[in-house]
Amino acid sequence: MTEESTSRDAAAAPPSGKERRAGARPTLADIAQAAGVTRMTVSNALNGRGGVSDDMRERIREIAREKGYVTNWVAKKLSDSRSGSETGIIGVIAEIHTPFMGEVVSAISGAVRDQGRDMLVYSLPDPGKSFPGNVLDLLLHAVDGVIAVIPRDTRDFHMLAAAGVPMVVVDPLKETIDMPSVAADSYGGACCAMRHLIELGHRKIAFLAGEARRLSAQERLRGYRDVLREAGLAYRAEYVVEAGFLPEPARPATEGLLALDDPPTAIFAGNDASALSAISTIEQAGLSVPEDISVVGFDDVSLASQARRGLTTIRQPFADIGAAAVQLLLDLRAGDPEAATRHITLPVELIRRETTAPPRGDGLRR
Amino acid sequence: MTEESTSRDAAAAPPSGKERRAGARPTLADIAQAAGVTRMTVSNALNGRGGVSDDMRERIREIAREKGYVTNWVAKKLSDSRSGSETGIIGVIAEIHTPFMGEVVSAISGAVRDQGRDMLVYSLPDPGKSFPGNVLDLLLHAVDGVIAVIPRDTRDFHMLAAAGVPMVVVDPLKETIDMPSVAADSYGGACCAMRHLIELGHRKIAFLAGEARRLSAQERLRGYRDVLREAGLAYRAEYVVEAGFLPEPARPATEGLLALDDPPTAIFAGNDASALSAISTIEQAGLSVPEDISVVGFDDVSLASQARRGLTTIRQPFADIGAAAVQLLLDLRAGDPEAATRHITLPVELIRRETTAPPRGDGLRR
DNA sequence: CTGAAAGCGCTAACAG
DNA sequence: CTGTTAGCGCTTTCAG
Repeated sequence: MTEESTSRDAAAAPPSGKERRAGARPTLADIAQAAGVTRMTVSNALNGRGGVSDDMRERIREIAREKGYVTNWVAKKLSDSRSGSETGIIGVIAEIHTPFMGEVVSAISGAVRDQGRDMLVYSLPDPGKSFPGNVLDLLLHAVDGVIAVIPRDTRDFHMLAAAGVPMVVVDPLKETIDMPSVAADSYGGACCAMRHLIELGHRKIAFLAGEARRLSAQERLRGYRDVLREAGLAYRAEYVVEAGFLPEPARPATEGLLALDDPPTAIFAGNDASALSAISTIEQAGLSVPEDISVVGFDDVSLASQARRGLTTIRQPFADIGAAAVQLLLDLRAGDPEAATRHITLPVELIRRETTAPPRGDGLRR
Repeated sequence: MTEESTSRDAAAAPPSGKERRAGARPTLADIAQAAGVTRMTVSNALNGRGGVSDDMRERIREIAREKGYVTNWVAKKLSDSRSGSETGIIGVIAEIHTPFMGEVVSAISGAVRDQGRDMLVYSLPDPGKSFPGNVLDLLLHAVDGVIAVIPRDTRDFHMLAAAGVPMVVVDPLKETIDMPSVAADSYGGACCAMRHLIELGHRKIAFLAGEARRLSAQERLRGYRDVLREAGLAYRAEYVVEAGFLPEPARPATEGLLALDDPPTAIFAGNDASALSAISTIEQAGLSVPEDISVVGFDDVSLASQARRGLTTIRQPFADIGAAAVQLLLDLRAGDPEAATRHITLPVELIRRETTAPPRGDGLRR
């Protein structure tokens, strides 16, 4: 009897009998049985692997379709682990809700797609908390590599790298200089922004400093100081205030600047978010930009050009950053020995728009 | 000769010998061997499953740590498939780069975390293209369910649902009304915005229509028309222009409105992105908001309050939307029969800020 | 061109 | 408390 039901897959008991528990997805075996062949044949047919006659393949495909078969990704991956094949998916760790990150993630998305891969984004949990284990494990086993955009917790981050996951960092932190990275030329951009302001005639230039952990923030500060010195201008501690690359802290920071006995005639903001916030603060104080105070940002997020007054800023080559990060990751994965210590810096560009002008009443260089 | 090199893995080269190929991650067996116990014991020890003496457990943990053991997520998942346990990971499909989506995704992120789960975001590829197979499969097998925020291609989307993946839609499309969904009360919000304008004395109100596929866009238009009627105002076709919920198309749309023989005194924009763009366009035309023209948005994305002139808008309860979506997904997964047809609509709220005022020279209702 | 055997790394279910 | 036996669903040998 049992024999029969096994050998016999032809006509009988379909309404119930042999079916798997409800909700279970059909497996290779199910459709093989229905087609009257082995699982291997089905596998070969479905994956276009050859060794199957054309009509058989067509027939199998048809059955698979109507049964709603989808290959079990997990099983496939486990099986493939022997031959070490790729999944075609790249993991991205980022905080997607800030404008800068958004631009970077979009760029990576495009680059990944150009390479015929795909990506999954993991948005970090609260600062200080480490990754939940399951996501970490998933990342460890389900993706070909990870691109991290400003990780909060570098511990897990190093852990991933130690476990052998190819990994590249965009806009690195102090703690991640030991990993391959991609970043825009923050120092060069800062110098460029500062020289622009100085050429316009500004002598009193403030700086809205960014998140200190980020190398880019440090580099921009360095550029600020160096150009000041190069122009023979003194560094004034009261002109450098923390704004953490965020709009909220930029507001009181700017107010503090305006309240100074000798307020600046220009502000170089560490990034666009703080620049936009600074402008809004200045205007609320009854002054205008750029007539009373010039402002330069950094990043050129899409918002910068959409603002009522186009923001003069330093453009980050987002598309190039994304492409470089993906390429670096692929090289790394391919075993390129030199890739592991590669740090790519991409050139930036000054975009002059409407928030910078010569300081008030300054016809001539004094 | 060749023979020799083949056979010769025996004694000679063995700085190592028994070790697995370099780069391979240690498995349960490896650490079991090192500890002199069985794989099961290690598994039990590492997963705190009981049945292991305390010092043995400690010893095993130590060995695992130094060997850099991490549990193979894929293998675990495959094994678990029998008992149908959860992964604790929720998939989110969205286009993360628009402000609205960003807010929604952030909100979902928070809600997911409150539930002790985590999420992975898949950002959609180009319109019209279907999901790449591997991501689809991954989603199918690696997550407990999927929350979709405005899918582009609903075909794959339905496919996922058909394959038995619990799924909820945020801000649904016409094509997805058959799936459980969560949305803000667009109709109510639109009515609210319109009444606000009318109470202020406006009689000539234009509408920047949103992306037509989205139910929310249709509902806002319906609210616009209904309130017009309710106030005894005529519907004027030239006052309703397409802006697709995006900043770029909103610009020419607004210019068209300003160029009308009888331009509106107020604009109700389908969302904040188009509202902000409209304001910028109006100001560039030498007019001012709200003195010459009032503008109301919809969404209350964080940008709305940061604008130089705070945007009057309809606030979406993002946090509630995220929480509701996650809860609905969990209910669905838990098998709640009624959840499959649940459509949740959340109340919205008018936020009066600085972009609305009575129309110029309108002291009295004429 | 198709079938049988073995195994990827892990865990549930019973033995000892 | 520890060890053994099976098997998740798929793929890579290697025969037929």
